[in-house]
Amino acid sequence: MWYKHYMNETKTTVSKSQVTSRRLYEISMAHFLEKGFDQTTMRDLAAAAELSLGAFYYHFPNKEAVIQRFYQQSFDSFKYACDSVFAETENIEKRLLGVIEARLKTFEGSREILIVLSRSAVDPRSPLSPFGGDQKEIREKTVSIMREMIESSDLKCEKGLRTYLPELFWMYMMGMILFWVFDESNNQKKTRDFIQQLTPQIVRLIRYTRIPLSGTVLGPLKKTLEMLIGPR
Amino acid sequence: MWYKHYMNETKTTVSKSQVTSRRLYEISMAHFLEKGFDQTTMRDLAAAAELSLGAFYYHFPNKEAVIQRFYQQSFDSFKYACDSVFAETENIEKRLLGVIEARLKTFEGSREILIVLSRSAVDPRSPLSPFGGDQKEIREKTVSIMREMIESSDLKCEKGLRTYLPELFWMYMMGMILFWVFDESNNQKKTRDFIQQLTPQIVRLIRYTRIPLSGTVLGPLKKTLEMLIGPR
DNA sequence: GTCTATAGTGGGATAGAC
DNA sequence: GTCTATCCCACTATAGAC
Repeated sequence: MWYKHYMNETKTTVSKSQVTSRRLYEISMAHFLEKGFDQTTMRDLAAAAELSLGAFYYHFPNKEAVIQRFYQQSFDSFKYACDSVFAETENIEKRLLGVIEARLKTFEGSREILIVLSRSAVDPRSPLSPFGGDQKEIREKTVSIMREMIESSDLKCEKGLRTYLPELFWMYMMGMILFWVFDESNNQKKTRDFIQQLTPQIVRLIRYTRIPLSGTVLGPLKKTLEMLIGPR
Repeated sequence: MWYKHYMNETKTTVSKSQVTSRRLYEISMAHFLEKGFDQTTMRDLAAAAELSLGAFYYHFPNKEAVIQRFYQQSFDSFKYACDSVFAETENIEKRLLGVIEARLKTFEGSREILIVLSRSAVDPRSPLSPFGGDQKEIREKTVSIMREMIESSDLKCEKGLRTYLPELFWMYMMGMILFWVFDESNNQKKTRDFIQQLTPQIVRLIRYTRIPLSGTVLGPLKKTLEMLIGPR
């Protein structure tokens, strides 16, 4: 049974299930943010949605699935935000800063959710591992965003290194997210400051690689990168 | 009630509780390694120890507490191994390699345990967070080991940077442990190779800082380190 | 295809008697 | 220190209403 639904101008078909699961998702997130993930029971959520427990499980196979959806959606808004960053400037430093800021913004106010997310993400067997399961796709898309960011930018650097940069920037961003998760300072200000400080230095180092002299450092480095990321 | 217990030469007093909890620990670890952490139930463990469930909880407040003990013990043997590394050579590169190898060796054969450990460690509120709870002490001790490693070594580098190295090496080691957790290659060979490759380069870069010219890079870097680690 | 109602399992954790 | 009994909750199963 399908319900035709018209939303301003754009014609979209939305199943009843999609409507309900969206409702459940929103109610769940509200509860998680208020009471905490562990403190919220599936019965709480079902009751709040005035739905039976079984029906809730019909829409979400388990509690974590709800925050998987959050991760999905946060990625979508991140991707969207990147587009405007790229439209704004070709400067690689500003772009990289903008992209990381955009990513953290998608997590703002949901730090506990992200902690739960990271908890599973460090487990290589979990579906939330950036290398293994459902999240692999997001990782690849994020690397692609980094690639796009670099290609259309003003960045000039040693050619060989350049091919590794998308993955390297992805790792850098992941590191900053981890830093943010641990950052207990007010509104994670420490993380923001740190990123502002560190990013220009990284970019500067990368630009330095154009100087031929840098070959002594660059040679072994490239072999290391190959081990880390894979051959190019 | 105390039980006097004599062990070859050295007189030691051991409470009944200590004996039991040690027994429980060993039985538990055996089960974890065989069946996996999540697959092993507290009831399994209690039954294997021929103890009631409640009695088990008297000795360990929860399932994770058992692997906390593993972490404690693994640290002790790590510390011991470091002493012989330091006795062997003053060369900083060999020392750093030796220390990290020693650390990974303490985790060998218990990768799943370490995954569970990391899972909790990324949660800043968990007692297993390296910054917050019980593990804070181990982090500080590990940083001290790094400090000892540097001070009695042949490493010469820029003075200011030197004060940050203990924490930096600790982070480096933690990173390599995380890499190892994710490394699905045979016996985590990839991690080993990567460390062998990367470590000499890092040491080389650090040595370069003696060259006065390097000030342009070093100036901002030190400010960044201060934000990362704290003022010196 | 969506949901209710209900019953049940398994397992982490706890209370309180002994 | 150890026990028994119990709680709570994630999750499953199923039968059937609409």
